[in-house]
Amino acid sequence: MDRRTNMQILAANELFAGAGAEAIAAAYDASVGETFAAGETLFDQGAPATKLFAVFGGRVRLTQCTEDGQQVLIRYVGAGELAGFPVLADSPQYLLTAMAVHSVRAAHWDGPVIRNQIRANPVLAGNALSVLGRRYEQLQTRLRELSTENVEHRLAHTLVLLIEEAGERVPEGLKVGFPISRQDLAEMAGTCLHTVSRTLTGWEAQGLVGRGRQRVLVRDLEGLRALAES
Amino acid sequence: MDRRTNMQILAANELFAGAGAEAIAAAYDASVGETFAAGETLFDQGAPATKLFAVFGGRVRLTQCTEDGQQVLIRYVGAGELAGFPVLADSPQYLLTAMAVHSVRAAHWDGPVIRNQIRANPVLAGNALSVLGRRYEQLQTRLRELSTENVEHRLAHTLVLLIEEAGERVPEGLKVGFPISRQDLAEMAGTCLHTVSRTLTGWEAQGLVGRGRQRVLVRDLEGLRALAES
DNA sequence: CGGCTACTTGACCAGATTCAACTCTTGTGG
DNA sequence: CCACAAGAGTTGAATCTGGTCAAGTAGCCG
Repeated sequence: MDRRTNMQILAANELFAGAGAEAIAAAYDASVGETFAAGETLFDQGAPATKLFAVFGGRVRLTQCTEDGQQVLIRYVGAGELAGFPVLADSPQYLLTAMAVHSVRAAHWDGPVIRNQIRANPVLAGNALSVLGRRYEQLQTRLRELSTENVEHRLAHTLVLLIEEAGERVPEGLKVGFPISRQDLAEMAGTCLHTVSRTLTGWEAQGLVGRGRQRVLVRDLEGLRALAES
Repeated sequence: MDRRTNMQILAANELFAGAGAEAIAAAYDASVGETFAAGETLFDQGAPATKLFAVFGGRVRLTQCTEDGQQVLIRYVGAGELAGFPVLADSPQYLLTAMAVHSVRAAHWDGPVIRNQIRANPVLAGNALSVLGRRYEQLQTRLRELSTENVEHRLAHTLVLLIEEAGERVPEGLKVGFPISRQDLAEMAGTCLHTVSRTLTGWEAQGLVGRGRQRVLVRDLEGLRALAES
C-alpha cells in the first residue's frame, strides 16, 4: 500500500479526525505498521504501557483477568479505534490484555512519540479527551446495568451493542461480524456461559435469535432492544 | 480570601498540577467561585453539560440513576478533584448527578472557557488526559469486581477505598470523613442496604468494624484488606 | 476417525434480594 | 421539655435468580 492510502486510513482514525494533513503526515511517519495473527496479543495486562495502537482492520478483544483466571471482557476494538489508553494517560502499565480475534492490521507509536504529537496539536488533544470521555461514559453505563439489571436485560443489551458496532446483514437477519463464543458473551454481560446458553435457547424459541458455533444471529433486533430497555 | 490564597488552592487541583503560574492565574480569573449547601446539586443527570467544576472543600457524590429510581454511586469527589468530565470531553450532557454531601466550596468554568485554556496549555491537556485515564482504570477494575467478586469482597474493598480516600484517625480506629449511609455503601458495592447491614453486623462481631448512624468505623484495616483481596 | 473445543441441558444449591416488621436516632414543633 | 414523626438501621423469613456441578452432544480440524 502506498503512503497516500495509509495516510487516509490514519485520517479515518478517531484520534486524527479533523487534524490537519501535516499532523497526519507527521503521525504517519512516526508510526510503525504491524499485523497480528488471530490469538496474538498486542499488549498484556501488567506489562509496562509503552505503545499506543491504532487499529486499521480486524478486531481486538480487551480483557481484564483476575488472579484466579476469571476474565472480564471490557470491549472489542475495531477499525478506526485506539487501544492502549494508559499510554495516552501516561499510566505505568496496561491493565488489560489486547488480543487479536482474527488477523489485525494496526500501527503503533511509542508513548513519548505520540504524547509529543498530542502536545503539539490541540486537535489531537481534544480528540484524545473526547474518545476517553466516551469510553468512560460507556463504562459508567455498564456499571450501572451490572448493578441494577438482571442477566437477561444485560445480555440483550450486549447483543444489541455488538450488532450496532459490528453487525452484518445476512439473509436471515443480522449477525455479529466476528467469531464470538458463549464464554465471550458471558464475560461481556457479567454472567457465566451456561446462563448465556440457556438464555439464547429461550430466545431462539421466541424467534428472536438463531444460534451457531461462535456465532449469533439476530432475527429481531427491535425485540431484543425492547428486552434490553424494559 | 485573597486572590493569592485562591490561586494556591487552584494550583493544588489535579488539573493544574505543574501548570505555570500564568496559566493558573488565567484559569483563576476565568473561574467562578461557588458554594453549595448539603443536598444541593452541582449538576443533574440529563442536563446539558455546560460547566466543569473543581472542588476545593467538602464532598460531592456522583450518582447515576435508572428510570425506576435505582441509583448507582459512581464515586465521591473531594478537595482537589474535578467533577463534570463530559465538559472536558465535549459530550452533550451529564450522565451523572453531582450532589453536595455536606457544604461544598468549588469553582466552575463554562465549557468553551476551560477547553480554550486546555487547548492553549499542553500541561493542562496532559493532566486532563491522565486524570480521565485514572478514573477510567478505576471503573474498569470496579466492573471486573462487580462481575467476579461476591458482595463481601466488594463491600470490604469499597470500605478500604473510602478510608484511603477520606479516612480520619479517631481513638478507636479510622472513620470515613463524611456521613455515609448503608444505602450509599450498597450503591457503591452493587448490592442492597439490607445485605450491607447484615455484613457490617457480622464484621462488628469479628472486631473488624464499628457501626453508627451514617457512620462506619474501621477497627482493623488490614483485616478488611485481607477480605477484599482473598 | 479421533480428539478437541464449543455448546447444551438438567439437577442442585446458595448467596443475595425482597418483603415485612420492628427498633433506634435525631430533629422538630407544640 | 417532651412527644412524635421521619429517617436510618436491623433482623428474620421466604423466595428466587443465577451460578455450580455433572454429563452428554454437536461441530471442526488434523
